[in-house]
Amino acid sequence: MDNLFSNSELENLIREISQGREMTTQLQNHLNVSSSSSRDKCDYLLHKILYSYDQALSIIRNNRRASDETLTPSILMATNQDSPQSLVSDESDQDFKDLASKKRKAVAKWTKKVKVSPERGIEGQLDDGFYWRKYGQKDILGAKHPRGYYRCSHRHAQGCLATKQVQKSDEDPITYEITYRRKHTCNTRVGQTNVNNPPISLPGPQNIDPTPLPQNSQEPSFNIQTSLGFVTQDLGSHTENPFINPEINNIFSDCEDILGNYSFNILSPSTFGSNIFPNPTHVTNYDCFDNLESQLSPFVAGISSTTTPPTVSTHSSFGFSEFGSGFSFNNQGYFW
DNA sequence: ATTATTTGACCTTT
DNA sequence: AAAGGTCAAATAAT
Repeated sequence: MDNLFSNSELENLIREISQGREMTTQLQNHLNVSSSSSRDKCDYLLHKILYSYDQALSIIRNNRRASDETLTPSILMATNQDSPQSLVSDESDQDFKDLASKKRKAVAKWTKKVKVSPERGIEGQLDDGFYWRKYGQKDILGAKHPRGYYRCSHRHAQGCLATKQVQKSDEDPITYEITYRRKHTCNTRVGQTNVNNPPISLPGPQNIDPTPLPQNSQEPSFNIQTSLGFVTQDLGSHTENPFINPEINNIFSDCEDILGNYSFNILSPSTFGSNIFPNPTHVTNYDCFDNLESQLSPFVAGISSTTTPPTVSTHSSFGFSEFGSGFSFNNQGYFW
């Protein structure tokens, strides 16, 4: 398993993020003694910041353990603190067997856990910036809560095959496990450029257990929580995708989902940003994409040779303007 | 009227 | 065979 980072680099990375997290905690404690009208907002942001740090650390730790067992105890201690909403890889051996045997069509799959604060409205916190349409719900054996099935609302309009499953955690009623399959090939994403996106209604009252609560929030652009994604597997064969540009687009979209938001919005650019993300070749080498790497490399090579690398600003989505030209965010088209 | 969700049936995978 | 995943008609929401 090739790492983009050396052991020492990884340790430094972990140390930096840990320090950032610690300082954020201190800030939080400091804010506890003062009171202002923006207190709630600060708490909210801090919650998300800490959450993002936890996810980043979890990703790196996971990586590190998978590729190298020489992690020093001190680093583990420093990063293994309470992370109740830590991301957990749900890689299954079966999935790898499938990949090896080619019995089943390989489909990209990755899971993230979202911990919500009920008082803030869970739908907003579960928002991942995409439009989803529910197409099913199933009781799952051994699970307390049903699993909701969603597909991209632009399935027909744009041929986007992305789907996700949302399931309330058995143990923790405010944690939701969201499993994504396939990349979005649509270019419509909530809150990227249009703050007037119409909200999509939430599941109706018939939904006794409100497990799946996807859709929009009022704060879609500050979507730190989407950074908590962790690639647990990607068996995707991208070759059947009829969309060329969107395919590349989604590579960056995924990168953004997994790392982009925290690296741009949270981590100091002087510390991390410029070293980690702006160069797309780094993205493909990042260990979160272990299973993607071979498939993404050709595309990235194409990008490097034929287009200008995406310019990344602090809040912009990754290279969206590069591939989404001509699409109007004001025109949603029809959903299906 | 149109669009989204619910839910049992049906299909696929294990 | 059974569990997971999707379809689609019925229903609800707007």
